[in-house]
Amino acid sequence: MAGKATRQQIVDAADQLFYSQGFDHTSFADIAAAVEISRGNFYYHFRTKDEILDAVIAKRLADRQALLASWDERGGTAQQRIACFIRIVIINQSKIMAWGCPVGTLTSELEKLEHASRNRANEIMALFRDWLVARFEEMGSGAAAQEHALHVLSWSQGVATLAQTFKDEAFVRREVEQILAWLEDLADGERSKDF
Amino acid sequence: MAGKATRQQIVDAADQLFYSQGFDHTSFADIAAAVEISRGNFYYHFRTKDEILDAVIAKRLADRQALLASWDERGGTAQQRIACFIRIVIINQSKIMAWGCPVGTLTSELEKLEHASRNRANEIMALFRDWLVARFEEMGSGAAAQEHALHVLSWSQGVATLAQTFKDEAFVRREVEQILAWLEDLADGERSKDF
DNA sequence: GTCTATATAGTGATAGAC
DNA sequence: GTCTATCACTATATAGAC
Repeated sequence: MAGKATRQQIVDAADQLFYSQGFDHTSFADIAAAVEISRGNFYYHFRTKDEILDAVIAKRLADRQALLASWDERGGTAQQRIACFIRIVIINQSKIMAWGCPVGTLTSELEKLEHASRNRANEIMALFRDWLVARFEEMGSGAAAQEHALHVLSWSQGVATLAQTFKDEAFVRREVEQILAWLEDLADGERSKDF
Repeated sequence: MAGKATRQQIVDAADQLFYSQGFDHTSFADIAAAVEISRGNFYYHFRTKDEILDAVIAKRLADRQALLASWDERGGTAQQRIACFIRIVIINQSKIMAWGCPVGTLTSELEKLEHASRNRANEIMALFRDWLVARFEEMGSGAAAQEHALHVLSWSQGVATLAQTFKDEAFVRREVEQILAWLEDLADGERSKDF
């Protein structure tokens, strides 16, 4: 097995384990077992646990950037692309019900640990925020774009947390319909400004 | 120092530490240091860490029940009492910005750990939900009471998560104003049904 | 009720053989 | 690049003195 492939396998396994078990609760032994390498070999690829965390954060950031870029490249109105973001909670419903939002739960955990990399993890949330701000500006929200972006992002975190607690599919569906209706009304309002 | 007082001190210290550091990351040594007793003495009061968790969950449940009861006893309309719930995110703003929502972050952590007590922790969230359902029914929301209750609860979790990540006071204030306006509109709507 | 001393298992991390 | 063996440390938990 090539070195790069092993390193990638470690990052992928750690990504999944940090999500499902939490960062602090995941041990080297857990990751090593998932990749099927010895703990000793582990340290050839990463010197510390924090280095793995940084690699996982970098991977998550890159993954989300690629996801957002794919929505932008597919074209469509700003409203349609914001709707793509909203529908993540349905597409990833089963994972969210088991482990919550991968972004929100990591930032929350690292904040509590006062971990040195917590600001780097927060950058993933900031990536979503800034992308949403740009989309709302595109929609014509102007100075309110920041407010609307944070509103949608906050909505997604609330839905994820309650979905994880109560595992209520109907709740998630209703909330998606409601925020999509809100978005529709907002888009209508912005368009009517032009007259 | 009386036994009961020591036990209570342990529960109070564990409550705070589980909130600020997380359950898994808090050790007996941490709690013992906070209460200023030896680790050995610790086991006279609690046999396992899980027993302390159960005591903390019971305390949090009782505290919230008392809080909700105090709002009900103070009187006022259902709308005004729901507004009390909404304003928690402002009253507890500094704690929420540091450590998130004590209820949401605990349920999230215990779900990831697949901890045996996770359903007991979820009962605290269910307590808020059921109280909100009763208040929306009182307001005249009928079958939509459950939906409105989960909407407000979800809102609170989203605001708490984003407040912890971005520490943006203006965001919290705006979200509170918006949901209070939504609640006002809803109350107006329910009242007009009577005619 | 409180303490010290200790058992046992798991943690992150290192050294060195292959 | 991968392994085994090992270290220092911390964790939960117990035993027994006071």
